[in-house]
Amino acid sequence: MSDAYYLHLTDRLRDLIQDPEAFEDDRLPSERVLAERFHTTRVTLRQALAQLEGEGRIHRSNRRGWFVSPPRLDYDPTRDAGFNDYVKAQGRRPRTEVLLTDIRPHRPAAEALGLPLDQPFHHIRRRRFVDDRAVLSESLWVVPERAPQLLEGDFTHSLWGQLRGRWGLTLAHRSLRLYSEAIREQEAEELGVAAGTAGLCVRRTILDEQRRPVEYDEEHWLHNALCIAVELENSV
Amino acid sequence: MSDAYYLHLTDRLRDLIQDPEAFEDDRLPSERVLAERFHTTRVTLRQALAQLEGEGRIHRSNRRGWFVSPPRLDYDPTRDAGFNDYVKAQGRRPRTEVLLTDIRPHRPAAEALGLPLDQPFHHIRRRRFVDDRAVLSESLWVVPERAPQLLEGDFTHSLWGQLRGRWGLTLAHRSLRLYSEAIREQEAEELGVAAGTAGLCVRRTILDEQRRPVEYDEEHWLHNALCIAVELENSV
DNA sequence: TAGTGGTCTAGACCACTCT
DNA sequence: GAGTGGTCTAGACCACTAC
Repeated sequence: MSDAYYLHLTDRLRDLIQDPEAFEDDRLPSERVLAERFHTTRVTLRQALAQLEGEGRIHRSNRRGWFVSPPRLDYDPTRDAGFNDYVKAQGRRPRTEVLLTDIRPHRPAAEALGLPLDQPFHHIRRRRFVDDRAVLSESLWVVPERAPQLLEGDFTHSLWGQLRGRWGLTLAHRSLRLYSEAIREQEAEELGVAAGTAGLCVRRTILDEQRRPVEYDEEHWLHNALCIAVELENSV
Repeated sequence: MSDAYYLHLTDRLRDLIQDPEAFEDDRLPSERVLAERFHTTRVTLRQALAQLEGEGRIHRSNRRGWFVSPPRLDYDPTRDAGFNDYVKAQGRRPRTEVLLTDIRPHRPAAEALGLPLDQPFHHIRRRRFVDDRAVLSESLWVVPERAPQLLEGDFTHSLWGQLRGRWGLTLAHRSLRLYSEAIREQEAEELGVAAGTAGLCVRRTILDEQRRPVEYDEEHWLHNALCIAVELENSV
């Protein structure tokens, strides 16, 4: 159908990328070098790079350059395997940074959990890395009554694990919403990418066995960093 | 942080779009007209449009123009509500076109279902519309032993419903994989968009109660057409 | 300070859609 | 045939990173 030169370029770059020995550090040569090598302009070359970025094969770190993307991480948002656990289980290196903890109301959380809009929450914001690449920025809002003294804990590990272990909560009713998005300024900065980069947003609302509101969270992932994988038994 | 002109343009266009009376047909003025109106070039203007496209606010129909995108469709891939049903339930108008039915082996289906690579499947390919916009291209591969004479049926309606109703199958074990992608040539053509457009791919593998392979399918959605919404009870 | 990607200009021609 | 988006050229300057 289309024989645009940038699509041809895309194919050739894709081949290049698939050779694991092609570049050091998984870093691509600069746009100017590539443009010259392929006898075209930076604009056209960048169209090809953008295409590969959409395919999830390469990504950029703001103004540092283009890099070959590692395989996607498998992630099951319906389970609480704990980020550190499932990243390690896939042979990757996890890291978590807690950016902020405080207590404050949050309208979307209140709405999702069916609480008054001025309801204060325990709020935790963190950034998570796979092999030293920041791939996820997330915020969690926990109903204080369900987990008093929560904020005195350590949040570099699984929150759900703590809710179960320290407060005996069962996270019985889970509602998930998941959609593609353009990453906003704040999250983009935290992830070291340009605002508007393609992302995947996962929002969860959790109630316990008595349908009491427990937690609401929002995850912003780099779109090419993950593959959502869910296993379900019975009940259609 | 950034005060690029195209981001300012993005803001102004976003405002314009949010006025439901701004354009007829939800169609934006042409790129040349907009570029002139905002005293810039088409290149810069297109950056702003691409931004809004990433946000899911507008979309293009190949060479026809830019359009304001309708709200996303809520979709639960773990259930078989039937496309027609859940689209109607959200006040939208569904339509399904069957593009192809045949019998043939398919390697990804065979691998996912744990069958020999030369295993033939009943194959159905269809395209689905919401309010006359093609939003989904999908292929389904069904194990013939589970549903003989399947291909004599009508596929403009729910396949899972038929598997349950006509063959008494329970779709007990469902494995889902879900990731962002760039839409490939064939699907792009079927959806009337440019190859490389952002998409969301949903792949499902279904076994029955005795863990016998039943079905494998692949859905390619326009990324801004849907919001995955899943409700889960118990068992973490 | 050199090099990178990010942004932008002012054009051009082409393939396709619409009527 | 007129108008649309799709592709492309050949430059330029800027903000930021890495050294």
